[in-house]
Amino acid sequence: MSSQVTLKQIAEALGVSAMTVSRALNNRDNVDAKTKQRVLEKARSMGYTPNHIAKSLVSNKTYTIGVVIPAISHAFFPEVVRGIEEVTYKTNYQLILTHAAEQFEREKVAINTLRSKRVDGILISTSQTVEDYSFYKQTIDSGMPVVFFDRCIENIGASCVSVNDRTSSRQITQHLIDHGYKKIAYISGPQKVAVGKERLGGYLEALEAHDIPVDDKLIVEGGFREQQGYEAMKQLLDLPESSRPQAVATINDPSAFGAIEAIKEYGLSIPDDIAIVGFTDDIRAGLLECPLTTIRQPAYEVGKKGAEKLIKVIEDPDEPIENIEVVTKLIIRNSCGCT
Amino acid sequence: MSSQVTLKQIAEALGVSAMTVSRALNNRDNVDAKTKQRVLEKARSMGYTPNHIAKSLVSNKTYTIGVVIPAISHAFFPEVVRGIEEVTYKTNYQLILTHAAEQFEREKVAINTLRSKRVDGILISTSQTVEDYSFYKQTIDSGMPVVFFDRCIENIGASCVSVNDRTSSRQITQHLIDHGYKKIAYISGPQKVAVGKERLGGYLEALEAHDIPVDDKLIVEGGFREQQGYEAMKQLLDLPESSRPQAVATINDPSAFGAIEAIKEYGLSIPDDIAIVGFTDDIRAGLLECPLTTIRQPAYEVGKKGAEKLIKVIEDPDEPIENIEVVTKLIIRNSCGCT
DNA sequence: TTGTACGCGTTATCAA
DNA sequence: TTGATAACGCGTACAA
Repeated sequence: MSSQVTLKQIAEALGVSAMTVSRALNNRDNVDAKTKQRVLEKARSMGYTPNHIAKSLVSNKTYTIGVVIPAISHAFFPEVVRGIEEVTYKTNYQLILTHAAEQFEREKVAINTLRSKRVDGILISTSQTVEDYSFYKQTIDSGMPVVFFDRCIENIGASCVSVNDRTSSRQITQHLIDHGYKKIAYISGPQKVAVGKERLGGYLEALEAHDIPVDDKLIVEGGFREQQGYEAMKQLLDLPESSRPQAVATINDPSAFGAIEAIKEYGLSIPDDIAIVGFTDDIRAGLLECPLTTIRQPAYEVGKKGAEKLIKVIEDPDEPIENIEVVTKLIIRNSCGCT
Repeated sequence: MSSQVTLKQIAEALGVSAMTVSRALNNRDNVDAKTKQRVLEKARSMGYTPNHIAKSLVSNKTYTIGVVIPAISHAFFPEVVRGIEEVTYKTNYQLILTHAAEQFEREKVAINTLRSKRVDGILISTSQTVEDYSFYKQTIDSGMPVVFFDRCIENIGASCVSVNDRTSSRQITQHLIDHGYKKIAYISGPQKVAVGKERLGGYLEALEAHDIPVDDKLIVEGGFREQQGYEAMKQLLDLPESSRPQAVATINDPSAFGAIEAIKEYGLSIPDDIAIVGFTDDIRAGLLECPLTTIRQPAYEVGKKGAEKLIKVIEDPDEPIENIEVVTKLIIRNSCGCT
């Protein structure tokens, strides 16, 4: 496209060899001081920009990492990206962002493209529809450094940064139980994704610990998005009055927002008729008419830790595989009716 | 790092030339059907991934665009990025995201790196501290396709996608005037940035149109961030009671959020003691205790239009320079006291 | 101190 | 239909 200046062009303009120009620009010591000066000036006046493509072809190193996220919601992922960006900025890596829109097929395409672009490593948060791990396995086995974050795949030969989902979910359910709720429903995430399974697991553990029988009708598979929370809640509200839940725990805040919409539509009030809690601490959680009790996920921290780990893996092949857990915090507001 | 499979390796394994393998993989018609079949199978079994770096070196094309944003706030920019992503996905471009943290120096480094990586074009929203346009001029003159968005630089030889800042600002100020406010303050953005200047301009135009004298004490330079709105508002509140404003217009919603904090701290109520309006329609705007009247900026649209224009410029050198304006909408809520 | 030859993985071009 | 050669821009290794 734009005719870019090359070492050779500078060399010709100066009547020296390309190598000399290269040495001068890379500040090697085996160049005559005066020659170096002339080269630097000429390079500037000609508007030279080094060609990293050519460098990468030789060095097999791009100083670029790929990031695959399933959604660009308002809440969690931009914050994660900010954390990643902070690290890549400091370490002089660049970041190729891809967005899979929760579709595994898009994710596969994205990962293949990143491989073709020879990124030095990939940070992945899997799309919820993923069914087949062999694709990831191949990618990892090919030698591509990979770190999963938030939505992890364990025991696949790659590190992972997540929050203590199970414990946190148990904790917030426990909080509801402590305040006297017995009929507690759960709007879950997809069970194919680790966080979906873990958080549901935490809910179940809490019930079990208090000998509360599990009622299958009170567990509805929703999803990560508002709309899915809305629909799941409607299912719960359509139950016969006698089996309706007193409280609802949800897979995440957006899902809770949707559920809240549904509750309002049915003319019920929060927390008096139904209590509800989320998981994320979305930026909107505290601003609701009835502020949402939730689990704060340190998104920035997840991004930062993920990027740090990935770069360690890239730069040291002996870096061990780790499951890194970032700790959450229970944020008590009004929606649980416990204040 | 990971030993990647090359055309040559496949060729050797098959006893053909690298060229034949290349042709087969690129689905050229001058390859024997059976040979093609053998190549495709071998490539798959060996786990071949094409090397775009090498391709780019030859073709001088990376199918990658750079995006430079000044902030990863919760509100505006992630939405813009979503719009950009939608376009790049459809057109098979990748997106390198860089974040300048409102610092011109970081922005320069980012742009230079993007140039070195030979991206096909760059989308830029300038950092507020920018003082010297010659750097942009050089970049554009070097032949690099550039499109500015949101925070534009006009008459520099590049297209620009923004909202009708001046008109919108005039409109929302007008709205305050129509409802009887006379002493209207303005918390501005930096005047070095186009949006800062344009929005202040709109405010001034509205006053002038109604023969309301401009009171310099009521115009405070704040900034795009919450903290800066907070501090600017404190200045206004510290004015002698007689000259305190009845209403405040702000450069953007985050700035308004900060100002609202300050108003609360002074024990005043919105909109009864002081009315306030924003600009953005941040996701939080409607959720505030007193929902914020504001201008809705279609962020997704800005990103989409910007990316579309950039790709047009990349693919057709004759694509004309345009200033594209995306239209906003006045969203009336309670904070203006007009309902 | 400076220059030449070569290779990184790919494709365009020309020859067989 | 297939293959050999050169080129993209750069840096390593060696020679002058």
